[in-house]
Amino acid sequence: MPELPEVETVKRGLAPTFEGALIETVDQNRPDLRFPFPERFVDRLSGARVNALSRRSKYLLADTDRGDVLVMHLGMSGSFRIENDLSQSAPGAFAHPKGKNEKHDHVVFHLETAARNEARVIYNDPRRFGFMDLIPRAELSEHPYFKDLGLEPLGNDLSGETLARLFQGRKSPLKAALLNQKLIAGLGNIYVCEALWRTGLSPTRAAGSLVTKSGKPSKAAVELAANIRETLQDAIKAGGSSLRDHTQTDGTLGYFQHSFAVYDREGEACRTKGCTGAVNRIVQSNRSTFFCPRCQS
DNA sequence: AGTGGGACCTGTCCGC
DNA sequence: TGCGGACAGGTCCCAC
Repeated sequence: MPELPEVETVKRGLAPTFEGALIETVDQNRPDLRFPFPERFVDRLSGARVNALSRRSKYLLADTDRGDVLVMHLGMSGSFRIENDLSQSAPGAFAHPKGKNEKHDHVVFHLETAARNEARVIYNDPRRFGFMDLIPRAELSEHPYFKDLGLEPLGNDLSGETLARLFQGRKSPLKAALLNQKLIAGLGNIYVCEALWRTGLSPTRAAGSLVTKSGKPSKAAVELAANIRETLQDAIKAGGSSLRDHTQTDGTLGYFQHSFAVYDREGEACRTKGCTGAVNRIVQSNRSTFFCPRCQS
């Protein structure tokens, strides 16, 4: 599922339940996801209180009063759902599509929320590309997960200037550079395709071609920076994208997939005003790229 | 140094 | 209806 807008949506969905909550106990239903769970995972969390929930790139971070930060990554197919007093009294409103998928409920957090309600937060991940880890707060920024991460595209750091600095002299395709988490952290396959289409830029051109000889950002670089932010913000507003069976924490669907201009629209008409092109699919770095060869150059 | 390709997993969909 | 292959939102690791 999850690129930055989906992880942000999950964070916002979980925060009211998680923040200030006491973790009474944890069910860890298997020894590993993508990686083994850390030593004494259940013991180190049981009895801890969650100070705050935050996001860095595509990672969710639950800061605890034990000095450990619970780091969670959703991989390709991870999702959370919440079961609480409210969902039991009004199952329709908060029901998550259940059934055959429940065998992939790998972790259950049993919580007493800040409002003193009992709640369960359940992590489900069919492909098990996600993972959880516990890292002492003081070691977080130097931890391998985080130390090489690039800038946050939603902060004030992303601009034509910063893109020019990151891309100068880079011969790799623009799409690969945007997916490189060491440069910009949090972009994934969907939103890179969408932001490039919005800017009329080909995914195959060299990243360095957005930089002038004097090292200044081109007009396209300035526009791309703005369009990346705008694409992500639009997606967050829409509650993220729900592809396949992914849902938000309350079981509702995101809506941004209806706004895709190119992603997963191979052969369909380009949505650029006045453009008569069709969306193409090519493979770059073993991953699908969708773009309109007529209006993206 | 920086990049492309394969690997990690399960589920789904499409063509035969 | 069954079966094989391709494909899926991410990222790590290893050859070039």
